[in-house]
Amino acid sequence: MSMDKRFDPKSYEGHWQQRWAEMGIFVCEAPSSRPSFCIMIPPPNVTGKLHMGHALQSTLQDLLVRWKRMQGYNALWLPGTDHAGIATQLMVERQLVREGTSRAALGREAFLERTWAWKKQYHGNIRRQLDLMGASCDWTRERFTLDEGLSMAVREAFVRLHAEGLITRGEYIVNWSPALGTAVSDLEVEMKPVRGKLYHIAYDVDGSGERIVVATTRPETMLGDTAVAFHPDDERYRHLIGKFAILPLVGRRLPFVADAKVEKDFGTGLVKVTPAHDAFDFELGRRHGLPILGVIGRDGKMTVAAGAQFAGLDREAARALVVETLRAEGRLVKVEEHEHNVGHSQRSGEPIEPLISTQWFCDVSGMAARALEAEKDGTLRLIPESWGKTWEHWLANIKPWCISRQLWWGHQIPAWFRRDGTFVVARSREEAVELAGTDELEQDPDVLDTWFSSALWPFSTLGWPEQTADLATFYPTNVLVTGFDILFFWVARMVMTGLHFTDRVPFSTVHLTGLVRDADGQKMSKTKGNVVDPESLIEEHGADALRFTLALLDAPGRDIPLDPERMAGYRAFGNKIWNAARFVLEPTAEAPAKVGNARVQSTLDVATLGLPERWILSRLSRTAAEVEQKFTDFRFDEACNQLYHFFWGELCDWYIEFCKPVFAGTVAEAERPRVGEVLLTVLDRALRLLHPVMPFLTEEIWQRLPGHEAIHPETICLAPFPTPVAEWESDEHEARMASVMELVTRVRALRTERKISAKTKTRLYLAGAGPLLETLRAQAPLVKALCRLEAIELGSPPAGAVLDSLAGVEFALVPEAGAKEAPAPVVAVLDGQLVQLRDEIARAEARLADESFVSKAPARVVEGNRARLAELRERYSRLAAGAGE
RNA sequence: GGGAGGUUAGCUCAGCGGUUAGAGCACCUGCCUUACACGCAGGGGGUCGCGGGUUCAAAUCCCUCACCUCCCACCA
Repeated sequence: MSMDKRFDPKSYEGHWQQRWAEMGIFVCEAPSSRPSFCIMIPPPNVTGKLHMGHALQSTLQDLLVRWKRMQGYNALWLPGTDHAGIATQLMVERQLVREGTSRAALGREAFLERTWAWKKQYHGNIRRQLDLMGASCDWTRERFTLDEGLSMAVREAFVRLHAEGLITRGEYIVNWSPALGTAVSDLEVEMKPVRGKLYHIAYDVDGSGERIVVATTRPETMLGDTAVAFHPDDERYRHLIGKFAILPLVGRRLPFVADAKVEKDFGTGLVKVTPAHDAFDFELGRRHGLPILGVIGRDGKMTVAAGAQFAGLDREAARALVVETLRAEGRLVKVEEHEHNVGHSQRSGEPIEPLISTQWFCDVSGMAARALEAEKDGTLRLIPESWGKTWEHWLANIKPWCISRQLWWGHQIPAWFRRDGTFVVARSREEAVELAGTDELEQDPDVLDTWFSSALWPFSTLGWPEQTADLATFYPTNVLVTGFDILFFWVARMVMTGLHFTDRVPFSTVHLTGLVRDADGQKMSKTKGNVVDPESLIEEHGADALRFTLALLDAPGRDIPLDPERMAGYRAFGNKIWNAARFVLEPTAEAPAKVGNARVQSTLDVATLGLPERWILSRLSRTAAEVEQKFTDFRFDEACNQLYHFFWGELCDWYIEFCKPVFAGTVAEAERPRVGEVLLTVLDRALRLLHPVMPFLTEEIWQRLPGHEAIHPETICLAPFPTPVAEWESDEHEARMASVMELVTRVRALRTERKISAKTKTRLYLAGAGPLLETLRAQAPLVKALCRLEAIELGSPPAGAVLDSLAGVEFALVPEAGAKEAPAPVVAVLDGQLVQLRDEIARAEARLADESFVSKAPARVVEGNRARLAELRERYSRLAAGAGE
């Protein structure tokens, strides 16, 4: 099976995804004798499209799962989707509007049918895109937040929380989104600075000639005012206690109340109090037992309670009319420009209207305390750790969670109302009828916040509340990979419900990723038009390149600037791997492959191997150790860097070059035995190390390695993840080889500096003494090949040769006599080097002359400096001698 | 108002107490050396935001300041 010269990821990626699915290798067992490892996918919107954030998170999740699977774990990556209440409902509603109809016209039942049809139509998209990414999900366990099992879990959770008194129904001030027609939670409100006005309005004090001035940014709410407040210590207003203000336009008498939450220094120090339309005023009103008077309706328009003059007007129009009327009455004292924060609906963008409404609330304070504790005592680990403070602060100040939504698409609240307005909470209608003692019941029309069902995701997907084998096997899960933007929306709530219902944290580690930004560090957004679609990147460069790029850029606590050029660079890495494999496996005239009849070895006795073989095996073992450690530490960026450097910088740049003279017969087989086996073994293990990041390419090549079946009969996905081999590691061999490589680099540099063309036949003279010279003598044929030399001579060079030195070895380059290009003495280059060397020598001398350094620094460091100084001096004298010629 | 993070090569970022600060891309020079031009070899480029301090030694630890991101927060 020869390899195509062209590196084309598309030619094999789809094929392997299909093959893996057919093999069923990602399907997990429960129960299992193997240790389990489990990751739950953060369920994407069922009708959505995967964006770069998903691509990043999927890459990291898949990397972890593939790694653990190769380590022999029963590794489950459970896929699924979210019904995404508001988002999906809005999409369907928009479609209806285009068809000239509406949600209201259809009615609840027909609308839900439409939405389910919509869901069915788009559902396959997510799987298709995850398949493109190479995701190794167990699709037999796929879940959807609205499927029967999860719905049962949702009802169970609701019933239990209600029984415990943690879920209650009540009238409270909520964040109302007039455009969406539903209440939303605090988290769904986004504060945005708005340039508004601060209106100063004069009120009369009843029964005295006194006039007071209140300041407000929302004059239209005055129609619902029920008090005027000031700070208890405010000398200016103390005398007003017991008195009443007359509300302009309305004439209502408003009591004065003193409250410590009022800021003395803002405005006039007097606050108009509208308990029905401001959270601050609502709380204040509660403390003082003030009446609540709603004047703005759910549609954002003024109600009849606002008075005949204003009823029916939009909020903005009412404001204008109120201001106009006040001005006409001479009560508008002053209008100032004023920038302040206004809550906006995250989903629809319009200003939130705080208003009183009957909703379901979940008291999460107890669960929050446990979630906070879990993070503090290390049961739950956040990565990066810096999120700990944010976590603690949010949970310590948590408020009741408004869990009901006035929508249709979602889990309908399992509460049934009797005719008299009382209700029962139950798991089903049957249970409700039994509890209520009547079948004249109507279920609460509202649905639950989408995040309520997502909060149960880690265990509801495994069958909870049933004690299933899956739950016993995979729960608690191990790692959660998600974006920090849903830390509160989702992560915190999963931890809370997990602790509450299962007494366990649902996952021990949360890896929070940054945001994927564009090449210029800008947030990707549709309006900016800089959104990069993962599918198009896969189309262009392949999934492996995308995965490698994302994993490599995932530095903790940082956003990820995705530069297509950089990604092209990692595609080139794939090309490099492809071609390295081609070199190794290329058929020759005599053999089926360059490596002859060699096969991948599962163990290798290194004792009889040559120096380059010892070197690469030692480097391989250390890379394996490093990669394993970095994966364990969630440093995918460093692991990938390591792999990149090993494969390209060591295996390709050096070791393959070391092999060429052997294959060419320039170096005797006897001196470098079993090169083919070593090369294949290194390639096999390197591919296995890379597999979690680049699954397709590694499988495609690995399948072609002679002898791979002995590692695993079917697939690299199940082949063991390489572990370090202590017997292969050798500082001594690494050091010896490193100095040979250093010499090769120096010789090449000299050649370039002296402009000795590659075609000019050149001799290298080596003289001196020491271990390096011995090594070089042994490796002479190799050095000759790597430096493209005509010959290597031992002994003093003829006069006039180019001289340098390294570790006790003097070396000189001598171009063939009569060569076309004379060795142009590049004086400038040499001078520059000499100056640099002199500076370095001076610095080293100064350091060593410093007594405190010599006495206080560790001996190791001092020794290192001494050795370096000696080396620098030697080099300097050689170069200076050369320059003097 | 609280909190987190950032400021290192032209760009995007690693490094976070030890000798000569790295990578990818970009740039310069020379090469199609039969695995790879998605390449090879060699090279240029940084007073590590400013100012102090601790230390034999500071991008690295501490403090001040400046500028940039982001999160949380009931000054109407």
